[in-house]
Amino acid sequence: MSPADDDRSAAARTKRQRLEAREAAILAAAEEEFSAHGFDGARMAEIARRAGMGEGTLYLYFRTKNDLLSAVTGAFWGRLTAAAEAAVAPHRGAFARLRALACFHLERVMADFTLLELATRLRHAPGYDPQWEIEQRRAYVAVFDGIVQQGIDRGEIAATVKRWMLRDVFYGTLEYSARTLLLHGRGETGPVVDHLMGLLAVHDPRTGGAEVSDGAGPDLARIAERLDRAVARLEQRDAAS
Amino acid sequence: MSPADDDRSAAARTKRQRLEAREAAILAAAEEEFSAHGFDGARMAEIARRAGMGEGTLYLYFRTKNDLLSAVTGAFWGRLTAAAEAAVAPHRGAFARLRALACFHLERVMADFTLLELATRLRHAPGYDPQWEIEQRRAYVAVFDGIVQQGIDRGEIAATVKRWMLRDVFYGTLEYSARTLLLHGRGETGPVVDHLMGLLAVHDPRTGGAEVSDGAGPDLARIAERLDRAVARLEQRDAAS
DNA sequence: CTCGGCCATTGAGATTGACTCATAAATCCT
DNA sequence: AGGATTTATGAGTCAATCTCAATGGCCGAG
Repeated sequence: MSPADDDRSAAARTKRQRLEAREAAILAAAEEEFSAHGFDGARMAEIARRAGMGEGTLYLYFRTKNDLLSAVTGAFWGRLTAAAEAAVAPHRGAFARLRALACFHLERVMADFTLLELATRLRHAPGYDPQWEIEQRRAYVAVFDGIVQQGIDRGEIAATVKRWMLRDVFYGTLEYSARTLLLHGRGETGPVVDHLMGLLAVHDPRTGGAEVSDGAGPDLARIAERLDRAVARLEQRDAAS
Repeated sequence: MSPADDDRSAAARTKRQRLEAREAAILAAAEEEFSAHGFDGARMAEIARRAGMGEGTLYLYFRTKNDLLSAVTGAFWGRLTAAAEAAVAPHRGAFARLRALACFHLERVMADFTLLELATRLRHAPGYDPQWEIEQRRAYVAVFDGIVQQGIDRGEIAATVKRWMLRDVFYGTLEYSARTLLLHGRGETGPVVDHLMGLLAVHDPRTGGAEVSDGAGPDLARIAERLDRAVARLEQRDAAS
């Protein structure tokens, strides 16, 4: 590369950095305002003020208020994905990882519930494309899919069911549970995760299914499983603090 | 009752009927308009035109556009409740009834998906009270609760889990499944219901589940419980600090 | 039948808030 | 330095909800 090229790219980079810093400022301001007042309650003028710029400038970065919300939630899913991967990484085995993911998801969904609910608003926007929502969450859902696929490959999960059915049980249950927990004074998340994992254990070829219930008491394998679950919870806790 | 009373109540009744007919006309018009164009796309002026009255009149019956949507969804839940009870009635046994309810719910949710999604919008409204949403759906959810309660009373369902956890699994899974099915070319609902019922069968004391088998076991069960209790103590200790 | 009080109805306008655009400022390149 | 180009601004436009003073019609009393 010639010096001229370097200069130009350097200039471009700093320029780009300025713009990106501005964009980040808008996103931060918007997230605050949206979280504080909801979508209808949020005022573009207030977001501009918080971000330290004129109202018109917002529209150079985001075409509409909906686009702005879309960007905010997209950034949120991005952060969530990175954190989920980190939460899952230290665990071995499909069920331990799924449990870790369930814990993580439930906690985070509850922590940022208003923001997540806000995301559903985009579905009512005039020119809404379902594909866009999928795209935004693709990376996040891939964490779940990866775990399940690996579990199937290693024979820890029976491949008798479509993956998307497991996904719907997993995320559907957790979202509804989050709402319930928030509504009724924020009870413990542990029992919910235990229950969900208990249900999904049906797909574990080793312990699950009707065949196992043929009378044998709690065997060592099951106790080991419970130990794994307990340790997973503790590790999750440590990682969080 | 005196003739005067009769006259007055008769007058009041016809008057009331007029008002209620008017209200019903508004609700019908609003449901059409909301379904056709979404909430933001719906115009109060257009709803008034469809209902055959001036725009200002709408506001004599519903204080705001949000209130109007709220009334529309409330009416929808009412109709759904009646239909659900009818769908469940011919079946005997908790699991057969739950299966019927699952089928019914999934089909109807898919049929009126846009309207149901619209209901979530109310959560972002300025003066939203979660209790109101609960109240609207109480009768509908009571159908599920009634079946489960009866199942527990008759020993068809193990009472080892909180009812609300089952509820969240049931409705959470079905809502997510509905979305998935609608997105991917409206596949069969049967397999989804089968899968869900397969999971819930864990709580059937007759076909078995992990929780049920702890009767015959030796000390292993007790050891497992002691482990769980110890972990619970540790977790509480962590939470306190 | 007619008159008067009362309530429902109306739609033009007040209000609000997202979005635009002519103008100004800043930055870049030679 | 100075013109060219990109970026910023906020007063103004527009569209939609909601209000209210004025209107219309129903019903009982005289």
